[in-house]
Amino acid sequence: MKIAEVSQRYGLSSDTLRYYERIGLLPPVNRAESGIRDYNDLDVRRVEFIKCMRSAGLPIEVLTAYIALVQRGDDTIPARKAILKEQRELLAARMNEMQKTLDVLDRKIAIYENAVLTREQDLL
Amino acid sequence: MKIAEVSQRYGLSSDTLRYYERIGLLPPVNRAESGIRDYNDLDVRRVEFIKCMRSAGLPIEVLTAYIALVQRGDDTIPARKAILKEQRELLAARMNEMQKTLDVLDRKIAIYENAVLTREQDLL
DNA sequence: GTAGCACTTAGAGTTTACTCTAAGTCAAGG
DNA sequence: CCTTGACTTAGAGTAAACTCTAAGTGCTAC
Repeated sequence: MKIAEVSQRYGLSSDTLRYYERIGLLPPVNRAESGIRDYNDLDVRRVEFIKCMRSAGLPIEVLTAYIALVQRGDDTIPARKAILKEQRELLAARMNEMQKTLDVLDRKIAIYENAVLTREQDLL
Repeated sequence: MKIAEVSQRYGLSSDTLRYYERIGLLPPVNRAESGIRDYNDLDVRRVEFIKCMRSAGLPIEVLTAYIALVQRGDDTIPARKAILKEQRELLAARMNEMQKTLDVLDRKIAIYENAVLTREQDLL
């Protein structure tokens, strides 16, 4: 699977995919003999995981550390679990903040709906 | 109310408060005769609004445009409503993404809980 | 076999949102 | 009065995550 296909499938630019690999977030991707990237199943699953985590705002640094632990084997399972648990709590906290903001927005929009109605009545 | 108090009350640094004012996100704040900022009630309410919206990731550019519209009077109510509605939808979409990621994290954590248990049993 | 498009790298540039620095002014306590 | 700590400005610097550029290589279609 070439980079353009992975790019399209996960909505990450080819530049971004190469960038992730260059900085060590995505471990070295499989290559064809010519040197062109040919993402295998494991590569693609990693991209999918990264895409998912990044879309929720988890920092590249944390994900890099996590994936490095996965590569180091089963001894690192407690450390990995700790990372995921921490990130899970941070994410839940961010969502909580966002829910409050969503509520504020909904209240303000409702007020504007009324204001617009009032204005419309004024204009008639 | 001086800048340090506003800073503490809303968890924004004094630098950030001055920055918001400098770039035109926060309209010019009330000043004491000496030139020192003395946030009045309206200033503080604006800070609270900005803090709330920023904490959910709404871009400064959008908030600046919105607050400028508020300053321009009631004629801008439909435009303001449109901004808030759009941002509300974008925020809801981000939260949706995050919920999916949260679910993935929870599944992975559950798997690790089992793995850790298994390892513990292995070690006994 | 050559045009043209996708691929490669290294490295520079961009965006967003701060955050810090330097040099100076103000206000309260001793 | 003078020190000390909070305040002021303009402008430079930083962090995170891309995104673009240039120069070159590989694959496919005519």
